[in-house]
Amino acid sequence: MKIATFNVNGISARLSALLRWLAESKPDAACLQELKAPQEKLPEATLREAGYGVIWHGQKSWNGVAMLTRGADPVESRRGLPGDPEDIHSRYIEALINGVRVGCLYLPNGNLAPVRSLITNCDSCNALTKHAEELLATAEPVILAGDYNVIPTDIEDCGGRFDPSDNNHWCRR
DNA sequence: ATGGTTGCAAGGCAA
Repeated sequence: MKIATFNVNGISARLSALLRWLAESKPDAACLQELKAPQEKLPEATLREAGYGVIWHGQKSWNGVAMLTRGADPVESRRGLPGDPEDIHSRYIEALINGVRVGCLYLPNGNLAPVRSLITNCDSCNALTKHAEELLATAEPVILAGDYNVIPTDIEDCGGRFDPSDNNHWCRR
């Protein structure tokens, strides 16, 4: 089984690229992040015409995750991580696909100060860890795929891109 | 060298 993950950064603007990628790569399952579309704006019919069943958790402007399965509908087992009732972000959706539990996640980046968002990367990591432990306690195979927003060092090498947490300066090594 | 891009959605914000 071929399982893929794709941060689409706006599914409306990225739809043609997504369809081309699906046709070329033919994943059995695909996890999408950053839909940046409200629930009613996901192009469900177009994706079904492309041969994929889909479940998704939309959100206006930001975040949003979806799971696609080729030739079938994903059997949804959860949306949202457990724990924080304040977490209204759409960042996790999970399905049972051919006997494999697949979680599609989009964790917050580490730049957001707590004052700007109740949902921090650490909060989400804690919720994810707790949920992952529960999944691992089951007998079934588990895959947690997506955008973890984790870097290997304290200083992010943004590849020349703008770092919004750095007072409008270039981020440098 | 004090800058730059993209997407959402309709101005500013997030990444």
